[in-house]
Amino acid sequence: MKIEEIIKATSDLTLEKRTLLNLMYTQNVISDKFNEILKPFELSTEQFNVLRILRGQKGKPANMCVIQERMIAKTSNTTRLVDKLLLKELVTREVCPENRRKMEIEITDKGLDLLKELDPLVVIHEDRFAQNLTKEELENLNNLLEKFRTF
Amino acid sequence: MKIEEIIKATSDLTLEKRTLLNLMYTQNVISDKFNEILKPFELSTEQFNVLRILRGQKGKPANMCVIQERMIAKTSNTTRLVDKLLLKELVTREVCPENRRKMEIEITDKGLDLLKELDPLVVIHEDRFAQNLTKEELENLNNLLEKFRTF
DNA sequence: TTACAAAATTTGTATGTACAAATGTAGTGT
DNA sequence: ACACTACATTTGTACATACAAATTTTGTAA
Repeated sequence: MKIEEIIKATSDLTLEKRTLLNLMYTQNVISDKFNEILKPFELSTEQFNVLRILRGQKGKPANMCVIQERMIAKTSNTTRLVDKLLLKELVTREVCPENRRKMEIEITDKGLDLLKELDPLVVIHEDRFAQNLTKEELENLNNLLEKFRTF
Repeated sequence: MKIEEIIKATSDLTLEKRTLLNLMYTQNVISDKFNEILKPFELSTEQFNVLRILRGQKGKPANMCVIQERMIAKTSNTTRLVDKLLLKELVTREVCPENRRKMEIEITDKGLDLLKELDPLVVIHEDRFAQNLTKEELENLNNLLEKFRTF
């Protein structure tokens, strides 16, 4: 479906406007689908991202700064995100002994199990969008996106 | 900057994952920039979208359903968005005389003036991202995005 | 050691978003 | 008229987000 039909555009769009809208809308479709996956697990996208960052640390605890800089959407509110994960016992939080300003956040076994359950669903999600494009088209899309956002 | 550096990936990403992340991140850069533009005007992106939809009506009032279906991100909360615009006197809201379930929302002159002020800034915003790509590349990007989100 | 600035995180406040339930209105069949 | 269903919008609640101000700890220079 063309973007013009989706937003029921009354007048013609410039190529520039079209591209921007297309990008915004596509991202929207993707997040919606992803939220559907997470919903039964009662996780928000951002909570999921934090868990994945923590797993990526491979045992090494992460402090708030580290988590924040690895998130795609820089929320200023890592504290409250971690609070929610703590309540669900998916992470632990302790004061860093070397620098008491810092917090050490670590994923628990319960958190790791949850991610393991989600892993195959995430792969399906990723592949689903990519399946209509060839490898070349995907590479191309990546390059164009990178070029687009850099100015 | 490559997406791997941005999210400081520890391991290699599949092409599928890369593309998805690239898309999410690019959209994020765009919204951030757009919010910067709107900030001095004390408008949120969604408030701005509603105003533009109303202007697109060219005098014909829009009811809540119409507004909702034209928004890119379907917020369930058009009511509260319109509330905020009402407070700023950028729109009017009246009960539809033919069908008292419906509301007629219309943009005010103050709202139109605000949009007029914003128009050139919005064009600059759109062009800024497009400037590094040729017309062909932009067309290509549009096609790839459309293909990507359809499955 | 004291004072001060910087770093890391937390809190407050306003706003935005998702989803379900509630409200008010219209239309339809009996 | 009455009950019933669908429609259009609003409200409640929990959570997410943006941004600024506050808090705690550290490092450093007088």
